[in-house]
Order: sequence, then C-alpha cells, then structure tokens
Amino acid sequence: MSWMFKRDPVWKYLQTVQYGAHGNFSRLSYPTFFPRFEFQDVIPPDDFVTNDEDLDSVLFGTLRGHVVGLRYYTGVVNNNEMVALQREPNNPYDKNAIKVNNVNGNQVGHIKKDLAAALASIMDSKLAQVEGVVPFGANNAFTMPLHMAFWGKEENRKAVLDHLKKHGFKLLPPPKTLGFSLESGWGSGRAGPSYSMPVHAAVQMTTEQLKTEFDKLFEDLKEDDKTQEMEPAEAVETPLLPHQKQALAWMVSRENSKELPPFWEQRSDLYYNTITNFSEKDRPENVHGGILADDMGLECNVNSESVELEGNITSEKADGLIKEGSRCSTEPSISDVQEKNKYPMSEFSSPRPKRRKTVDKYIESSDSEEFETNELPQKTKGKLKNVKSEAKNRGKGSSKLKEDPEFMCALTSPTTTTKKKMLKKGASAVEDSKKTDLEEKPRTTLIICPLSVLSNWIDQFGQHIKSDVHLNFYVYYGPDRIRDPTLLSKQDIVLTTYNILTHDYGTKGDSPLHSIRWLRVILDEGHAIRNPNAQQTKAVLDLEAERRWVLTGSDTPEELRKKLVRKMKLILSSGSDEECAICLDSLTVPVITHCAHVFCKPCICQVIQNEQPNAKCPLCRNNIDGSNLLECPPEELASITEKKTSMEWTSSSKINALMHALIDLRTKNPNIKSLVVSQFTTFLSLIETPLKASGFVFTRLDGSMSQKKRVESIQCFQNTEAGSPTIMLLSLKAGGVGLNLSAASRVFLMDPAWNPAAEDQCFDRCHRLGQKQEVIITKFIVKDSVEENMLKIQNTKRELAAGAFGTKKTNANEMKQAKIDEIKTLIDL
DNA sequence: ACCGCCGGGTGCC
DNA sequence: ACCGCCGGGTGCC
Repeated sequence: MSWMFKRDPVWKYLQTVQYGAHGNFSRLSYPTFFPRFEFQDVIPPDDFVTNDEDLDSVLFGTLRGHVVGLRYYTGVVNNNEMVALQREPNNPYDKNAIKVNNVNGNQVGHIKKDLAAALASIMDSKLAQVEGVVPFGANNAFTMPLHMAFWGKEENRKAVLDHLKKHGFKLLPPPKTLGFSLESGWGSGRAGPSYSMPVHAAVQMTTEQLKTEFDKLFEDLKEDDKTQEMEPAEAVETPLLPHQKQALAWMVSRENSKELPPFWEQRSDLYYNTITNFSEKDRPENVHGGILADDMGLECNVNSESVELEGNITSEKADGLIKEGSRCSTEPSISDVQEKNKYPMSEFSSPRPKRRKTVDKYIESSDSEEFETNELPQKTKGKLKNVKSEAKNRGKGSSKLKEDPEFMCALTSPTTTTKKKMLKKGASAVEDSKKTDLEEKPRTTLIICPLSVLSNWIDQFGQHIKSDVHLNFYVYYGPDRIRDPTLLSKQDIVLTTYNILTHDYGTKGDSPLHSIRWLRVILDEGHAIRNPNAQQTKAVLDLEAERRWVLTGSDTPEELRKKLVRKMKLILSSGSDEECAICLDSLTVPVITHCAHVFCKPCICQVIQNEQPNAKCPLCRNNIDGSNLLECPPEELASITEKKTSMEWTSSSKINALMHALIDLRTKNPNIKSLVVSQFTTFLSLIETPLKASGFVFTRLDGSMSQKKRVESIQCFQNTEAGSPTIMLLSLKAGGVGLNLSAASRVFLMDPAWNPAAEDQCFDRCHRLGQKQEVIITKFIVKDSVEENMLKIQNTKRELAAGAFGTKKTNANEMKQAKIDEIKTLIDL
C-alpha cells in the first residue's frame, strides 16, 4: 500500500534547510539567499536523496490540527503551502513547543499546545517525521488549520499511533486511492482527502508552466540587443573581438538586472513565488547575471576578466556598474543544460560546430591531493606578472588548455529551476537579511575551476591584463591554505577548485568559502562538476542500491569479480550515452572499481597515480587501488560495442534513406502525404530533427498522446490545404482500428514488425474509403541482416494466413514446421 | 451558590 | 476571536 505514497523530496529538503542537514543548527548559517553563492547547488547534502530513512518510510496517516499565535509572527503562507514543523524545546513557556515556519524559514506560529504535547516526543525520538500543509485559512488572523502527514518506518507505526492515542489523537488512515485530479483536494470528504495532490498542487509546476518560465528566461536573452557592444577597461590589453564585446555588454547588463528572480511575480502589494506558493512583502533580491557558455574557453576567460576589471579596477568605467555586492551563482542544472541545447543559449558562441572532448584535459583536472603534496603554490599574491611565470614553471600545459574546445563559465546564474532550490534559497533569506546591513560591501570575486584550469586562469590574467595593474588574488588551495575570511574578502579574486570546495563543505569548521559574501562567483568548466547524485535527479536510488548490492555479503574474490563484471556489462550495454565521469567522454577501455563505478582505464589510473597512496573514487570517495580495477573482458566488450554501433548505423542509414525518399517525393509532387511508421517512438523522435531541418511540415501520432491531441493531429494531417503537414510520424500500435489516414498515399515502414498483420493494418488506415490515389508502401530493410530474413518470414506468414482461408486447413504439425522454418530463416540457415 | 448563568476581558508557546 | 476560556458578578419566577 505504502508504495503509493512517495515522499516528495521537497519535504526532506525543507527539513534539511530548516534544521540543518544533521540536526545541527550551525548548518543553518550556510551562504544565504540569492546574493550568496549556493554551494548546495554544487554539493547537495549527501543525505538529501539517499537517506535510508526515506527509502523505507511509509505514511502512517494524517492528522488535522491548528497553528496558533499567528499574530505574533510575521511569516505568512498561502493556501496549500507547505510549512516546516520545528521543535523548540527551550521555549520558556512550554518545553513541548513546536514552531511552524514557512518555506522561507519565517515563523508563522506554533502548534497548539495540546497537540504539541503529543507531537514533541514523537519528533524528538524521530519515530515519525511530520510534514505540514496549511490547506486553507492562510489569511486567518489568529489561527489556521494545519494538515499533517506522519511518515516513518513500519516498525515504528504502532509506537506512534499508541503515543498519539494516549494524548487523544487518532491518525486518519492514508487514503485508499490516489486521485489524480486536482479537484480531489481538501474538500472531498469521503475516505479522507487525497493526501498528495494538494501538496503537489502547491509546489509543482506543470510542464507547461515550466516551459513558460523557461521561455521567459530565454526571451530575456534573445531580447538582449546583440548589437550592443562594450569596450573593455583600459587595463585589458588584448583587443576584444566583436562577439566578446557583445558578451561583455551582456554580462554587465546581467549584473545590473532589475528584474525579479525567475518564478517570482508581483501580485498587488506582495511578491509571489509561483512554485512554492510562498509570498512576502519584501521584494526578493534581484538575481543578476546569467550563464555565458561557449565552445571556446579562452574567449570566455577573457570576457570574465573584463567584467572583473569593470568591477574592480578601472573606476572610470566601473563606476556605477557594479552596484550591488550580492551575487549568486549556481551550477547549471541538468534542465538548464537541456534547455541550453534547445535554445541558442549564448549569442556569442563560437561557430565551431562540433564539441570535441579530450581525455588529457580531465586527467589533469582530476583535482586531488597531488597538488597539495607537491606543495605547489598555495599562495599567489601580488603582481600578476610574477604569477604568470610561476604558473608556466609548473608546466601544467597551459597551451593545451588554451585549445580546450569546451568552456563554460557561469556568472551568477539564476538557475532556480527546481523547487528544492527555491526552498533552499527561501530558507536562507532570513539569515541574509539579518546580515546584509552589518556587512561591508563585498569586493571579492570567487573563481572555482578544476585543478587543471587553475594555472590557466593565472596565466590568462597575466596575458591579457596590463602588468602594472595590481589585482590582489589568492589561490585558496593546498594544505596550508589560509582559512581566514578577512584575508580572503580583502582580495580582488580568490581562486579555488571544486574539490577544495567540496572538501571544505564537509569539514566541521566554517569554511570561509561558504561564509564570505562574494561579489560574484565564476564557475569555470562547470560541466566538469557532475554531481553523481544529480544525474538522474530516481536513478540515484537505483545506483545506490546496486552499489550496495555489489558490496553486500561476503563474496569470494571470484564471486565479487563476476558481479562487478556483470555490473559493468549492464552499465555499458544499457547506456545510451554512458560516459566516464573523469573525461566526460565515452568510455575507452572501461574498468570497474570495487565500489562499482566505471571509468576509462587511463583516466582512473591517472587519478590513482595522482592521489597515491590514498586514492579515492572520484564518484563516491571510497578508497580505490590500481590492483583492484577490473577490465571488461574483451569478448564482452566487442559484443556490446558491436551491438551498439550496428544499431546506430542501421538507424542513421535508414533515416538517410527515408530523407532521400521524402525529398525526392516532394520534388516530384509536393502534395503527396506520407506516413512514416515505426514501433519505436524514440526512433520517430530521431526522425523529427532531419525533417525539421529539411523544412517538412509534419505531425505525429503515438500512444503517449491524449485523445484530444490525437484528433487534432489527425485532422491536421487529413487537411489538404496548402501548408498542412505532408508527413505523419505514426507509432505502429497507436490508435484504434478506425483510424482514417486516407490523406496519405505513401507509407514508409521503418522497422519490420514480427507480425505483418500490424503493418497491414497500418496500410489499411490510409487505404480507406475516400482514398483516390494508389497507395505505395516502402519498407526499409537493411541488406544481409536479420531484418531481411524477417521480411521473408512475413511473406511466409501472409501466405499461411491466405492459406487458412483456402482449401486446406493448417494442422498442428504444419504449424510446428512453419515455426521451425521461421527460426531457420531468421538465422539464415 | 462547594452551583449555573451572564457578559466583559481577553487571546501562542 | 462571528470563537473558547477565564474569572467576577450574580442569583426564583
């Protein structure tokens, strides 16, 4: 039963941000609201997703109570908004006190004391986790209703129920069914309201909304006047190319943006967050900046320097440009990256068409203790000229880096695309508002990059900036790095690496990186910091579970080896784009570690060598050892890669053939309509791209579409007016028998079906009453392949089927023989 | 009346 | 709070 009630991770996050990840209140003081760099975006708390407690938590039931004392607090909520319940054991009036906070961390009120008396010990003992939502009455002046859901381990259910009973409370059982309509909200009386819907209604955006928001974000980019250029500060010696000047103008304009952050809008006298339903009187702080991404790291670097100079050095230009000392930056989320691919994200990207990845680059960037143990320069301060030569001496191959085809730097990007991020930002706002007035205006830019790029930055500054310009900067790296926020915040620039960032975050003492208010944060090579947890925001759980599976039990070495190899095979063969987390390229000579992570052999060996004697897995930080790496047996590897490439090759050549046929057809008669049929919707999706590129108007029909969409699609296709679609991408199994696609007179079958009847049905759909033209069917069959043999089978089957209506009946023996022939044909005997 | 009832004062924990 | 609760005023019908 309980499988239905998956806890929304937002809850976990709300708990985390409000109580501290480990129940430790000092965790609250992490970098605050928008203005600060949110390190959590790079390194979410480990226990956010993969917590054992969450995995086996079940919903015990729900309870209705009240929030009281509203008039004493400023925190407000909206109907259906979630709230956090926080124990307040030191409350002088009641040791059982439980605060109710909104997502922003502002107190709304308290749980009424009789209920608090019952809840306090449950919360303290962690027998259950209690989640709250204010279903309605959010505008009440004195008290408001509170809907609570109790989650915990099955074995604790009874204790919780008994305890509540002792205090006179009884949980409503979880609803029997989960309604999927929004109407089944709080009002529906029977069998208890649908628990999850109001919550989701409150915090989750529909795909449409999300798209709209994204469109808005990217409209801003597009609207930006591309012709606007900006001259760099005088200190920049390297002349900027036009697109770099555009980028500079854009970055400066982004830094001075006056717009509301994404997902916020003004409603009368309140500012309203469309994701959390949270609203507040105070205007949320501006989000400045954006993501500047291109294929050419060098150019981006120069630009960042230019902005740096605009902000920090040349007063005649910088004056008034950098007004606000508050910036934040986040790693582009996965969805950002996806969006980036969808939209021409950067107006300044280099025309270089293909992304090229190099293995070498990331071998070097396997940021590690190597740097520390070698005592490479930890502190580099003063004239850049000196720094430059020092960097060169290190021989870190900066020239190679300059050829680096990939570069991404993020300037204060508003990538608040997920609700958890919104919550997080919200929760820290209070802290921020407290501090803002007390702190001095920040002046320091933090640059975070992979280790291999560190020297590049130093080098770049030296090359492009006049040597008589003094930029104070500090390389925050190495065992002796000075963790003094005062020192750091006096610099113009602090350079550090992602690993240091991660490392510091985990340490007990407050990391200066996390407490300093930065002028801006630049994430360099941001794509390199792929958080293993963030990849496939469910897959994480699977992976964790699998890894445990691999490590579980007392296997013999041979058993372990077999398991690991099997796991590696699984990873390699499943992967649409399985990449090595070190080089980010496809896996070459894949090896698996004992912690069940797969890397390229050269990549991981380099890491191990760099980090010896205590090398750790780049993904999970478990100890790894060169002698423990398992290679994929060559015969396995061959079969896997062969399968993959032949598949790809087949697909692409079929698409080529199809495109030729379609273009040919269009030339001969542009009015002819075609069905392109496949049983694989993913394959249909692949076809969309070249269709668009060749200017075809097309429509699509597959099983995933709503009835309404299907009707629209069909009507659209059947329409014969000029400009109507000439092609329909049709999923073989979509639609009922009655489907009429008689506008089509050509059918392209992209994959042979085992059952020719399905294809015939497809043919029938266009060969209907009203069909005036001859219907021509084209099948794409790969020569000398299984497909070709399947074609033979189909013909045999058709003959058999025809025979069934003929004179003699097919008996069991004949059927059997037919089957055998079928298989023989297939395997070419 | 060691009650009930009324109506004013009052209001988180 | 257009409530509940408290405690003072009050007391047949």
